[in-house]
Amino acid sequence: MILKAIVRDYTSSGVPVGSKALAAQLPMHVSSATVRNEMAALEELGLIAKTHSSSGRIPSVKGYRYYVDHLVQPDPIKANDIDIIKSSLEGQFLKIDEIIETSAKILSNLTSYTAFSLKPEHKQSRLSGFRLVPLGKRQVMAVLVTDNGDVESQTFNITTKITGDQLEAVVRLINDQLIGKPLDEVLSALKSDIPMQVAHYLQQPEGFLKVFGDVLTKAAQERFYVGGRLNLLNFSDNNDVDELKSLYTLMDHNDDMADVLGQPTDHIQVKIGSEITNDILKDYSLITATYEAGDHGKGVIALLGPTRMPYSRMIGLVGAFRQELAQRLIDYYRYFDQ
Amino acid sequence: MILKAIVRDYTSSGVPVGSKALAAQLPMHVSSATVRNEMAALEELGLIAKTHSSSGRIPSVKGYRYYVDHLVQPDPIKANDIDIIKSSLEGQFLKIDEIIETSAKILSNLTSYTAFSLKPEHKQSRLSGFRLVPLGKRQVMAVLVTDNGDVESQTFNITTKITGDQLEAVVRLINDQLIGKPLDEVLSALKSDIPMQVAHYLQQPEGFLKVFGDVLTKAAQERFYVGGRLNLLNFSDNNDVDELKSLYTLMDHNDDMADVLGQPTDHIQVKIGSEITNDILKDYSLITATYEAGDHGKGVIALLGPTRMPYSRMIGLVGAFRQELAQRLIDYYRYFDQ
DNA sequence: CTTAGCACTTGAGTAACTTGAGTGCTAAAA
DNA sequence: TTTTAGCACTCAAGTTACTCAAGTGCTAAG
Repeated sequence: MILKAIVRDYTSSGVPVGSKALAAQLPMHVSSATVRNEMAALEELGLIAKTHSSSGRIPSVKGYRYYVDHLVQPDPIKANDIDIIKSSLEGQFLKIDEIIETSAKILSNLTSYTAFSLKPEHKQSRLSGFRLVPLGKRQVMAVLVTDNGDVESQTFNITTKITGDQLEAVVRLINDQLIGKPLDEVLSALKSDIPMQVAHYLQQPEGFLKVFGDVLTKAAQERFYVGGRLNLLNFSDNNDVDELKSLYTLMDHNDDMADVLGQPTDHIQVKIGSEITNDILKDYSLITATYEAGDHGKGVIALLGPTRMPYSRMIGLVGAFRQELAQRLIDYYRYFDQ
Repeated sequence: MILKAIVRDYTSSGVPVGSKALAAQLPMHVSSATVRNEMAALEELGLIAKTHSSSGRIPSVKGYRYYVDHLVQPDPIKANDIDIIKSSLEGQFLKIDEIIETSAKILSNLTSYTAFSLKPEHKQSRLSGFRLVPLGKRQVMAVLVTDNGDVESQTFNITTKITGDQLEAVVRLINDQLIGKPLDEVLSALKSDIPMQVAHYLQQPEGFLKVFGDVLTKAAQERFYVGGRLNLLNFSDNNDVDELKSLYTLMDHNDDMADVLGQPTDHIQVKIGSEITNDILKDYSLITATYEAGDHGKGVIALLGPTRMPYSRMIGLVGAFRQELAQRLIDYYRYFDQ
């Protein structure tokens, strides 16, 4: 009970909690001396710590851990919040990416923290189509489609030396040989035998190969969205500019961030401080949750905040959000899959 | 001479400059008392100011203005810097946007400030083509091309109720009526008579109209790139989180930023502190320069830094950069226009 | 096992003092 | 008339000393 009260108090006030205030707040009547004795025991166990020899106590990482694992009760979500979620997710989205991107935004707005969202994926993407769309005299758009429905495109200019026939031959070559293959195989093919074959049709295949490589890399990347980047400024000790820079840089590296978020699990996962694999985040906490989009696989939403975040509220919020999002996606797929 | 020395000193050290240090540094031999007399005169003119009654002097906005208008000599660019610029611009860019985007990055890296770049534009964009490219069973990509060569695209899902014929009819409708019109006219047509006409072909035209509106808006927007956003953390008094937030928000509003940058002029323009129209930037300085890309119009590059930036170095740098960029673009167009 | 009492610790805030860089002004020197 | 030495004065910034309140641990009594 005392640990729970300390966590609750400290996460809401940010000030170390002392025995007297704590005693006044506990449901039964005890004196501050009693509380002090118990606190000494909790400290012995490594669950709480002092900031200096005569200060009140704050939870340690281990203390938060115990709290999250055994004591926390997710707050029921506020009616107001659920309204915001529902109405933000409601609009007419024509792309699933918009829903996912919006999710990160809502979550960061509701919490004033930074939120991440990953779209559902049920298997490794495979190439399902590649085309070159002529746009004007010398402009061409390369479009790549995966079997997950992801689309990547890029425009580029061509020199006059390439004819439409040549382009079509190249497209056919790619599609004949590579459709249905996982993107990483396509990528390695691009580095081995494809260049030689393309060279049959194009005198200077470098430009085309670069574009193809670019869209391929973009499509193969973990794609996720970040909402409320700027909220980092609220809860980070904003004195350390270098730390902020590394944080922002980290968020721009999709693959590193995907590592941080880790494998999707079924329950809501809380990683606290040094438990996070990436050192840059050692003073933060991360709440990740999986959402299921029917048989379209699992996606991930996550919340990054200070170690001393109000876990009960946040866990309740993420839990509710995940359900709303899952429901919304099932509706979406029902509409477009029918 | 004294004003010049004050500006030079203060911009490099950040500390108000006193009479003694100044006297030691001037080319002729004068005592500190003489310098003090002159400084009192400069203060009378409003060119310099004290931070407190017994402090050294710092330039006022008016002082910087005079310095920039009459005294500054652009530093010759360092051989090393010019190498960096040349090599960064060299690579094989297949899209002009990449060159422009890279420009902002180089400029911010070289200066540790925040840089902006606007692509060259010689007239208002007009619609030169619109298409719908079917990608899979229910996925369609909308592509819009302007006569400036800008391309905007967006994928969306359709319900089964729309046939290929219908889509083609809609595309023909758009192209027949709107090609060659300036984008703002297209946009207003989209809000007036287009919906009714599209309704002839589609039962539920809302989805399509939204997508068309979206790509149109994106294409009509001033497009510019920002490099070194994070550098703001270096030179802003990073204590004020709210100020930083407004700055970042401003940079995400293309139209507001376009206002700030102002109309392209022929020379390098320096706006200091309160001279900048936008209040959020009243403690910063902005160096803007136009570059010419042959007969493809003029573009703008800009540099945002603290009021106390080393103007001579920055002006020299921006000047050199603008020339390199212009040259690079002329080469680019020569290659693809031929 | 709980609690009152008490000596002790510490960060945070405040006031007093010192230091040094700088100023303006005056009167003498150039 | 301009320059300079000299000097009293100002102020920010740093240091030291002191107070205060919140908190602790420990002991002995309930």
